[in-house]
Amino acid sequence: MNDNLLSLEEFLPYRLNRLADAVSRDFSRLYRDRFGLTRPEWRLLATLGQYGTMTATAIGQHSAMHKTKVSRAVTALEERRWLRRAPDATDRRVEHLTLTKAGEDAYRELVPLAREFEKRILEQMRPAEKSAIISGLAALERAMLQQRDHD
Amino acid sequence: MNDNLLSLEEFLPYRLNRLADAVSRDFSRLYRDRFGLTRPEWRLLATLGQYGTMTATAIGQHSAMHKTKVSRAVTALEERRWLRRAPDATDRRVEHLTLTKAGEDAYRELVPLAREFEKRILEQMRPAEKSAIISGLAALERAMLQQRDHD
DNA sequence: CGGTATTTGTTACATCGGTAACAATTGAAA
DNA sequence: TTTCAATTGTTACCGATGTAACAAATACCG
Repeated sequence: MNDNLLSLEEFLPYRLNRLADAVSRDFSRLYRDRFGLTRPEWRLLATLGQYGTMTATAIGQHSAMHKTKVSRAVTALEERRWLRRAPDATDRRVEHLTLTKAGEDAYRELVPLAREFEKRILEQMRPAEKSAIISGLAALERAMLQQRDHD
Repeated sequence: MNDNLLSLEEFLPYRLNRLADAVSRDFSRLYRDRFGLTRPEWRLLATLGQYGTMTATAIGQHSAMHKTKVSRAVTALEERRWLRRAPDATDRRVEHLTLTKAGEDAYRELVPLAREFEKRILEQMRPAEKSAIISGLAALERAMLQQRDHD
């Protein structure tokens, strides 16, 4: 319509942020109410739950968290006795992080809640809409990666 | 695959957040480098630029910002002389916010940058992928609204 | 080797953000 | 009216977060 104005409702960064905020806010209630976890702590738990053992740097790269967030989340989960640090055999800067039994228990309790949360949202959508959002996000993820590369 | 594990790469809240973070971080460089604006301040500017005059509450609802964020952004833009407050004729709690000339100038300078930013991302995608993300986000927005309603 | 650069992770500092409390005003109910 | 509830917007407080500086260890390069 008007070239002088920007329609926020159609502007991709705005739409993405609004949605991510809303979804994240709803979802965070699950792990916050049940365990008092913060979002970085939940991400750390979910990443270690899925992958077993990882280093802090690897977790940061994989889950797109700043290293200070990772560091603080590691400290927090360690104090809960939900993860333990193991030294690397050859590189003494590195620590390999693994969930303890208690951490795995919490993870196992949260996974079905996460699944159900996602299911409740997707249930509101028709099959074609579901495919659209799933493949659309994948395409956008690729686009953002290419964007970065050619800088 | 494994029912005991959650695949973060396919988990909707996680994908949304990762993407929104990446997009928002790149985009924020535009208004941060040029004007030193924060994200709430940019949103306030963009909302008033598009809609003309609004109250703080209306801005918060429309742009999904907490009222304290709006309040602080209003103070910041007012100190820059980018917006002015006008009293309501009948309700003395309410203030109508409008961009000043300087605020409109900044808005007009930022709109093309925002458009170009979005264009650069969408250029990396094929037409079918663009439609997928655009309609997929719309469907997800609807789904989230319905979600809220039946709580 | 020796010296510099890079990597890994932590922490001090400043800023940002939400919760809750608040003052001022308006609405609603009796 | 009078009183209590709800709305609008601001602010104090505290927790969360990124930047930058840092120590320790390792990699690289002459």
